[in-house]
Amino acid sequence: MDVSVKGEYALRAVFELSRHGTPEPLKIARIAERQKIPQKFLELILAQLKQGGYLGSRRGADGGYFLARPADQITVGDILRQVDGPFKPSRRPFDSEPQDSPFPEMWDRVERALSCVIDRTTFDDLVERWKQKRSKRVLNWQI
Amino acid sequence: MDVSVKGEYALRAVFELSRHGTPEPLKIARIAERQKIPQKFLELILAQLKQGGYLGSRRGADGGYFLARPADQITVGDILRQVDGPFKPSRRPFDSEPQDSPFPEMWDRVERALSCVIDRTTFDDLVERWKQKRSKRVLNWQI
DNA sequence: GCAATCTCTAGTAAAGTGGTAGAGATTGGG
DNA sequence: CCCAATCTCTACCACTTTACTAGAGATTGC
Repeated sequence: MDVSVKGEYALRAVFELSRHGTPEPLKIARIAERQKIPQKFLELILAQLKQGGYLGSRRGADGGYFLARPADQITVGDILRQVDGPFKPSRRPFDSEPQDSPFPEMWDRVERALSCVIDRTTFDDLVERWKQKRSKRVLNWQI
Repeated sequence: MDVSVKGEYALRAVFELSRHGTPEPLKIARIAERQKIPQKFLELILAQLKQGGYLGSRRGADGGYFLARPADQITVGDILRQVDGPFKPSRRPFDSEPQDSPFPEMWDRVERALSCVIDRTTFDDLVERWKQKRSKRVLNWQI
């Protein structure tokens, strides 16, 4: 019941691309460096995200990755499901479980509660919150 | 981001004990049979739940396991955390993550959303819901 | 053409998952 | 007091997943 390191890397990479803002591609090496992610591992993750339609890329000199759609149309849930597979709190209905089990209903509640957060948080939201936090810090620092 | 089979087994076992109701111990073999759980695996799980203070046991003929406290004082979250370890959506703060990351806050939201379900659902609730579902089914069946 | 970049296929060590095996400790009943 | 039924404890194991690493190949910009 946790998120894989791969999932976190994916989130951080997409956040980095969202923060970047411009349609200019960002190099894998740059993302890896800024987010402290092993580069060769990140390559696989980014390819998978491109495969899912969330990112685009360009090869060659001045190549790199970029968002395939606006940051307010990519959610945390999208990315997590793309790299870690569909979120399934239980193989439901559990094959060997008696038909009148109280668990499927509970797993539905869990899934809905989770969805309320991860499927409604876009990378645009994350960048906004990050900007606010940073500006507050700078403010305090100047006083 | 899913629940282990072990976690589900643990939930089903505690549900079985809660449904049983009486302070009479229930044998491992009986729980295994009724919930279709491999017996030797279940033994380990029950020992772990006893270790956590959720169950008690008695050896010998007429031995078995029983709830160590009332079913309305054991939550789904208790059991899941006991067998699957503490729920950690992220090693927070991520060591190599820049200090002003937007993720810790989001993981907090996730954790709170999840907690609203699993830490507020007691096994008494589950038994109640199960009884209601069953009575409805019987009603339909008689019409 | 050449250097910088993404892309594709493989491999791999370590940990986690989902069990199984078997001997030992306790208890209740006769 | 002995025996059978039960929990308990330690060990083992096959398989999968995780978190990477390696290296050659395909594109692109200059």
